[in-house]
Amino acid sequence: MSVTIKDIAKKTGFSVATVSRVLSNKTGFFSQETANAVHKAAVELGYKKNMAATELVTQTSNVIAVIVNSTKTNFSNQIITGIQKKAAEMSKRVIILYAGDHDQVAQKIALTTALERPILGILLVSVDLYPKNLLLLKSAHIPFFFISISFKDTGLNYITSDDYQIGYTATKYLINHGHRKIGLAGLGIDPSDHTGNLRFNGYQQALTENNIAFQHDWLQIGDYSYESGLTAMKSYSQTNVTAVITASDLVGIGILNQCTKLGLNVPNDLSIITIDGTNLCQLVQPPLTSITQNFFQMGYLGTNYLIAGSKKNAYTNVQLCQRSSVKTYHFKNSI
Amino acid sequence: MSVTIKDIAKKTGFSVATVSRVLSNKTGFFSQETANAVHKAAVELGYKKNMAATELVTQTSNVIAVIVNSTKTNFSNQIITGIQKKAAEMSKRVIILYAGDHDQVAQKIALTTALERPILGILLVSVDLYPKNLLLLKSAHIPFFFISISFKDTGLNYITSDDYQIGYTATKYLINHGHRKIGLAGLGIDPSDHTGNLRFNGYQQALTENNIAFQHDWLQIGDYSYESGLTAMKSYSQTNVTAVITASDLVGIGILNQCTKLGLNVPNDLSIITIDGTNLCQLVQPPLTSITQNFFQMGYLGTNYLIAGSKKNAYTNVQLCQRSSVKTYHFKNSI
DNA sequence: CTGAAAGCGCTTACAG
DNA sequence: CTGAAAGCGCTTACAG
Repeated sequence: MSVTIKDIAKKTGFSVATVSRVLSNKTGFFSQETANAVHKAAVELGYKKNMAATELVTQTSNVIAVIVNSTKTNFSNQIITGIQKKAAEMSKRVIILYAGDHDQVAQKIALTTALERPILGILLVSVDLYPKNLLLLKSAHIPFFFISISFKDTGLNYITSDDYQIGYTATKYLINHGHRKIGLAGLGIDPSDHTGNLRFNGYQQALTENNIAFQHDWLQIGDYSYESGLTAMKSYSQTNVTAVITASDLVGIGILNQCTKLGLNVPNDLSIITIDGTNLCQLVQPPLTSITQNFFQMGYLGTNYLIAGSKKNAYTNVQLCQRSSVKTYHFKNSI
Repeated sequence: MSVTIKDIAKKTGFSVATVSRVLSNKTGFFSQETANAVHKAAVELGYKKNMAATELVTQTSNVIAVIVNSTKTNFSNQIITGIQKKAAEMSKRVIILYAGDHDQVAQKIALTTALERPILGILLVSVDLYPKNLLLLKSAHIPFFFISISFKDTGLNYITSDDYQIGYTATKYLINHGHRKIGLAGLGIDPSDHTGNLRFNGYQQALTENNIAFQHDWLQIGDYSYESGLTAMKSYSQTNVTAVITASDLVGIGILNQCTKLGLNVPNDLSIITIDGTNLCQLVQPPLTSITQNFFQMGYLGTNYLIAGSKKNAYTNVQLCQRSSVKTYHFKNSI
């Protein structure tokens, strides 16, 4: 049907072996003249390599499969950009597979799609595999690396931000601005949510170091979504909280918009510092102060580790970006 | 290395032919008992099919390659969700390739990655191919279909919204709300931007029908980005425009935020109606009234057309979502 | 520098 | 219902 190396061989009079060698650039195995003839014939015939055949015989591949949550994680684009950058530098190809949103079946399909052909490795971008799917992945004996997620299980390698540090830093920042009644909103703290737990621990540590007794209604759990922010704010309006740390930009915006509905002003009535720092922070009014994660770097380095076969966990740096959603709190001003 | 049908054949005592038949479910070619034995052995050995081999021999594939702009088109997720839905229904797989942002090389890499293996077809999501790359695509003799973009060239098949209608409807809506000095911001009108031209034509038609003479400074061209919105608004502040149609949600938000900087209130000082209607519209204050496109449907139907081999162009419906960024304009109130 | 040949893992007429 | 055999498009020792 389509043109193969056989056609080129016929046209040039060389054997398929020779054609194959020049096309895959096995330097030293052919003369310049031969190469010219072959390349000429290739373009004339409109030859396109069939990688399925190559992968079959070499049992290797230069494609990296990236599995991403199709969820509202608006930062995955940045991670993917980082992945593409590194992949391009190493002449690797990348294909992306959507794993649905907390959908076991969709996750399995994505995984299978990746696994049932020869690939270099798999990058999992903030996807928390269901146990069965994790087993499936492990059984394939293909390198894999997690990005923007962490686990207690030390057998799994990942690169992400230091979530404990994030929780701690955000809290400390607010304390330094005079706040002592500080909410934490939109994350989960059950054992499966390692990220949520780490951030919560960092938050509690900062509180403790500053002799602040944590109150239960300061923690409003959620699923990192806009709706979580809306809901959390309804609860906060019943509390004495003067500032809140939000688990994602979307949560932060939920809090912000619910404040508007309640007739509350940010930052005058409530300060917000959000975690992630995507461009959403600058789209809303007031722009949200954030602990900004280096998503590009996560993707870039994660790809590097995958290719290098590194068996380690790594952290990318985080940056505090001051915008306009946090106000210094003066005790005398209140009540 | 990994387990093949040969291993299963050895273990069960059947031939590879028979194993292949039960594994690919060629009903009628084997007894139930045989099937049971083969399946049992398959799971015991941890067999995983090598699709590269299957694709090589069958010369077909069940994977659809989706090429997307890694640009700030925040609606591509919705399109992809629609694609996945239809693909799942038809038991097709989908892989996604990022084509960079107006990057000829990245575009070519994405295209090549798709083309150099057997695939069912290619879906191009709001990617405008460079001429060379379009040639490359055409020369591959693989079905392809464009989504969320349209062309003058009738040889190219696409599904998108009716952009002329969008321009017309948005303008008409504003006129019905008393506006007669109406801006159009953030789109391009050079010949290569077919979408921009269509919207501009619809806009002009509505103006003409209502005896409004278009003024040049009402049109602020741009590239559908947030920055385009910011820039456009700086110009509008020198004009007498009372309402503006924005080419994307991001442009709308740019206009909105620039208004804030200028001390202008939306919608009291300026009304905004935006095109796209993604969730961004509800994140900002005031929420933006929009002409909402049905991106999910575009993906869903586009996939259907690709699979069916339809050689046609199609349009999905558009919906006007009233939120809070448009105010009825009363002439007497002004000045 | 070049070619003949074997083989990657699968599928599918063909013959029984 | 089952098997032997050819073949998909490529690569790569092996021999020259």
